[in-house]
Amino acid sequence: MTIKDVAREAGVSVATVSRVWNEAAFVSPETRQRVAAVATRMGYSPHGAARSLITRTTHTLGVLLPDLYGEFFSEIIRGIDHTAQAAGYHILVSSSHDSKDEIDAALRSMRGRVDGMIIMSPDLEAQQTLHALQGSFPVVLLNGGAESKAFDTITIENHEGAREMALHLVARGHTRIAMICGPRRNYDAAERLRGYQSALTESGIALAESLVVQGDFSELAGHRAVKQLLDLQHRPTAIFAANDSMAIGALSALREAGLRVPEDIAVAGFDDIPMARYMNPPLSTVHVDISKLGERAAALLLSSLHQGPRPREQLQLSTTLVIRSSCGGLVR
Amino acid sequence: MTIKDVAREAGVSVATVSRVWNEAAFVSPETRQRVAAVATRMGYSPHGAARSLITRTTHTLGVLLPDLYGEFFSEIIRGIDHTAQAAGYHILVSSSHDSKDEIDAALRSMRGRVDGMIIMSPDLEAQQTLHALQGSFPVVLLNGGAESKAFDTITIENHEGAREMALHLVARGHTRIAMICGPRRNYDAAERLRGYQSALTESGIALAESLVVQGDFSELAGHRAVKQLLDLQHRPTAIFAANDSMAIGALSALREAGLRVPEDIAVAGFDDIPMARYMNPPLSTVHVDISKLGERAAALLLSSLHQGPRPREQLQLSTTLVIRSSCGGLVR
DNA sequence: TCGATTACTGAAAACGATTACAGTGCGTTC
DNA sequence: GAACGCACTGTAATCGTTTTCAGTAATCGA
Repeated sequence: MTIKDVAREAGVSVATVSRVWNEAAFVSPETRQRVAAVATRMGYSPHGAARSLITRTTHTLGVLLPDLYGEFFSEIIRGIDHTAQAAGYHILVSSSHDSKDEIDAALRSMRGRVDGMIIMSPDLEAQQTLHALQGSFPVVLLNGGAESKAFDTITIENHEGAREMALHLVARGHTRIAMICGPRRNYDAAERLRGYQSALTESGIALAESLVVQGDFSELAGHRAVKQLLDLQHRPTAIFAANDSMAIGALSALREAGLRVPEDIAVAGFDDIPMARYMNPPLSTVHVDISKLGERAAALLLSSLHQGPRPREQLQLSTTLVIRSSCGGLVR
Repeated sequence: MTIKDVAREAGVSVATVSRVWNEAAFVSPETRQRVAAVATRMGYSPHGAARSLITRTTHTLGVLLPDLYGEFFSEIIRGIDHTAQAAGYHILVSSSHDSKDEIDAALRSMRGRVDGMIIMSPDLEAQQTLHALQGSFPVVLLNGGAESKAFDTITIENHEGAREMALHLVARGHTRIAMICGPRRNYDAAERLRGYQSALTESGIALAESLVVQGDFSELAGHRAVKQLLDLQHRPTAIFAANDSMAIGALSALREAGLRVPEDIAVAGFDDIPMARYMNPPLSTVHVDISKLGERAAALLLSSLHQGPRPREQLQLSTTLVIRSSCGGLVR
């Protein structure tokens, strides 16, 4: 079922069928109608590959994601897909790429299948790989630590958000504040840790290494981290997790240990995933509009696809403190 | 940067480059090595569209999803992507399609871009649309209510799982068991409701209409439903939500109302999303291996892609009861 | 030594669309 | 009435691959 079949059946040339299909000018109303009818009757739809070979456009956005969990992942995709769909684009997703090599391979295999790419690669090492494809075709970097002005980038105000939350905990009187941080070599994680450290330092609180526990953004990691923290001689009075999933894991571990939140120990997270407000107690966290992050990325990519070359943009998505009860509520 | 450039640079014909790239037979070691070196140096990678035009295969699976939320969505995609990637396939995702027309449009625009499709369309109305594309190309239906043996299908044991959970609640002595059900016209939701009804009926408990509240699978819906249930003259002593998100919303509403779970009222969910175990109290639920659902779907599609025509398969993914403390624990 | 076989390589024909260019009638204008 | 422009339609080139087929050396067996 190709354009030729339709042309033969309708008694016209393939050029005319193509013109009818693409609603190009200069086709007589009668011809147009007849061809359209035949095409519909035969259930014709053009072959995507053939089309993109000649038009040099695929109407598809490539999306490269790391090994993300839970609602962060789904919200990001939702945002991207929503914006892409509205513009008549598809999204080609490839997830769970963490290492440099995997990203490399995925990038290569997407050539000729997408018009541009949204790449989220918080892994600091992978930055070099990206550097190599500079300018070769449209790319938007999502939360890539890259200072590189060579790309359009969107990042979260990680440092500022984490700093504010830590300052809030300090304002509530906490001085022994633990941090469950994210994976090593992860840009977001590093920035959030830095924000926490800034806040403590500027509040005149000494940084204690024992209070910083390594995590990997999963609930389980939060759960484990708490066990480790509770073994300390001087237990912390507040725990700040680098994302909500770990904060939720932390809450459950504290409950198991018979501690009350926030009376015995305060807890805060980061991201404000939809589920955070439904926790017991409702989780205080740093709000990030995750789906907007995806929307913005898609919009940015689409705009550079349509407008051609233009100065690179570096967007920062702001965060807001969401104080619920897991950290004891507002400062009086 | 096309195959021609590489050919010229290496001093061979395009045919030879193609043969080297695809590791076809009959290329002398020296030529092979020289061409490979040139290709790598030039950073060549074949143009996907051109390739799929001639090979008539895209190495891409289409994935059509409804407006799914949270972890269910991400786990399904994870499962599909994982399996697809392992087989060298990409996935073209399009989500948030609920109405018949949207599905129609999405299907059309994906033709010629994918080798086959995984379609999740729990909306009962959309079934007709699907019926139309019977046999036209490989499709796997995910949780589509379709009895149609015309497709490969994978479904969850919704009825059985819901029935078991309801029976468990009965066994714990509950007789006023409320159900927060899913969207009307949603296949999974309907089956889970049916399972709940079966359990009550076979236990000799009369069905009360006031105890069945409409939801839409979101936390907010669960939250609202509980408010409605608490306004009843005879409050239920147990609440069974058709998915975990609503159960979590229910938990938070109950807490706000000052009720203890499970002492005052028992709560159960369905799906066992990763977060369920970390709730306070940990959520009793019906376990579904969501990512396996995705994996199986992808595997099924890949197999019909490779093996050619074969009898349709109808898989059912079994569920298991996961009793945590939100419903009061195990039956003594 | 000669034909046959083998191992490799290249020329060219697909694949299915879009589109520049070249007609072909037909009505208008001077 | 010839020249021209206009509206429409068809021919053919093109995109970047794969793959068939044919061609060319080198090797082998007789």
